[in-house]
Amino acid sequence: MKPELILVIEDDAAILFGLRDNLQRAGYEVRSAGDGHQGLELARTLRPHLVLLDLMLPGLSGHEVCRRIRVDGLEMPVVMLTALGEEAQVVRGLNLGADDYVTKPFGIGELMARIAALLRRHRRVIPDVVHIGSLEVDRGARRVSRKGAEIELTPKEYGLLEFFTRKSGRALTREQILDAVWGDSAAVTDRSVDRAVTTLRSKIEENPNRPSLIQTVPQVGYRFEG
Amino acid sequence: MKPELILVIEDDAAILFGLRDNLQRAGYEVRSAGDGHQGLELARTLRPHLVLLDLMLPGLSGHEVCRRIRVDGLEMPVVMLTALGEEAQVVRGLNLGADDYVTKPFGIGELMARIAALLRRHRRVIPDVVHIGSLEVDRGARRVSRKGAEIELTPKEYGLLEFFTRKSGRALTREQILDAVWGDSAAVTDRSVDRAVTTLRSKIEENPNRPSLIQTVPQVGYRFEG
DNA sequence: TTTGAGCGTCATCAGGTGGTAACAACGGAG
DNA sequence: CTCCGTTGTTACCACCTGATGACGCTCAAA
Repeated sequence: MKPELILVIEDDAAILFGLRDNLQRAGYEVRSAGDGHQGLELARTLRPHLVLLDLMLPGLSGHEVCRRIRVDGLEMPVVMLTALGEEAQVVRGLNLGADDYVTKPFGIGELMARIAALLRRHRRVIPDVVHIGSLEVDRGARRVSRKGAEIELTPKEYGLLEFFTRKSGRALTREQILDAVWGDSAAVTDRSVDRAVTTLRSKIEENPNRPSLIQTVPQVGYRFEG
Repeated sequence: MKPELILVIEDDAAILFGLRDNLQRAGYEVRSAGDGHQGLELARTLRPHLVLLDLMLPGLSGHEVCRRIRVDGLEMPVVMLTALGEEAQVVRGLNLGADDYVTKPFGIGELMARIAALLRRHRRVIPDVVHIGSLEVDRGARRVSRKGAEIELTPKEYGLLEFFTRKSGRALTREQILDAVWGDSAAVTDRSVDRAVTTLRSKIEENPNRPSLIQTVPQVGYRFEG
């Protein structure tokens, strides 16, 4: 069997070395990055089976890396490494799509057990192309079409639609949507979500006046019908 | 807020008390057992959404409880509570089907975060849908239907129904209902509860004149029959 | 520098929501 | 049987929410 590839994004060289050593000893293939930007880039190009992600990073924060990984439609498990006392951060990270976290200093045995468990659990396959009615969303190609005709979406529109496809069938609050699609950078009103939904509807709904794909959930937010 | 049921299997009364307190404060419903046999029995009958399981138990060991839960085909997440230095046991536990573990003494915040994460992840697979007679309430999608036909509820009506499903079988005062559904913000008469109940009945009762789901409790308030 | 796309904000508007009030129905006490 | 407090029901309408067009800011490309 081909060894599983793990990407470690960690700026502390000592910790990185220890991790690499242990992971390789356990039979994994390891790649690493020392800052957020490089890490995100490698996650995109290497498509590792799992990402070990330090929260405190130069460049992009761990949160931002995690969010962008999900925005890009990458579905591998993400384990966050946090220092003691960063518990509040952890909850946010889990909301952004992280699967687990480990608090430094950690026992290497514990970490290895968690990694093994996540990889085992994750061996279900997630399709790259999603069909909703006559709509086709190709996450790999980042392309949307209906009956063969491509629909041009702006980056934000696509990000929103991609998020919807991942949470399809569930009622989503505007806050959840903002957090996942806009990220922490933006100081943005939740009216912006409304606006983005309107324009997205105008492009992907057969009849934008009576939306069938994106339902409004009054007082809450929206629900995508998968 | 979610009405999820958590089963705690723990023989140390002090720890049990603390867990129960914190879990309830976080909005979970809690049941507990003091030994392995009783715990397994409750897991089978109550079908909780998540099990907190001490490793060292009188009667059946935690490992054995975990194994038998999986043998019975129960799929809820299991979190093991282990003492320091039981790391070797942990790997065994994970192999037996546990989803996570926490080492005592643990930070309560960390434990709560893990629990929340597991429940969230698990909901993806198994939607939390409640059936009451022919009525179906999908809390994730925020949707209500009977025999496949969707029932359109206004936000307030849905909130009221959702609250009822969480407190089903108990008589609720109008004040309790106002508190939970309207929140402290609103300066509202308790006649508003009556009115909301009436409209809700007209939508979800088979025969609104002889309500079977929402019973009036004279001088007190209402009771939802689950 | 110009230009244009993307996107966040604002103002406006339509429609829905839900609180109040007013009255009817009910039921228990005396 | 009558009275009175409680609950059911309906009508009304003030207020809020979400949809949408317009505007302007920013950034990158030409």
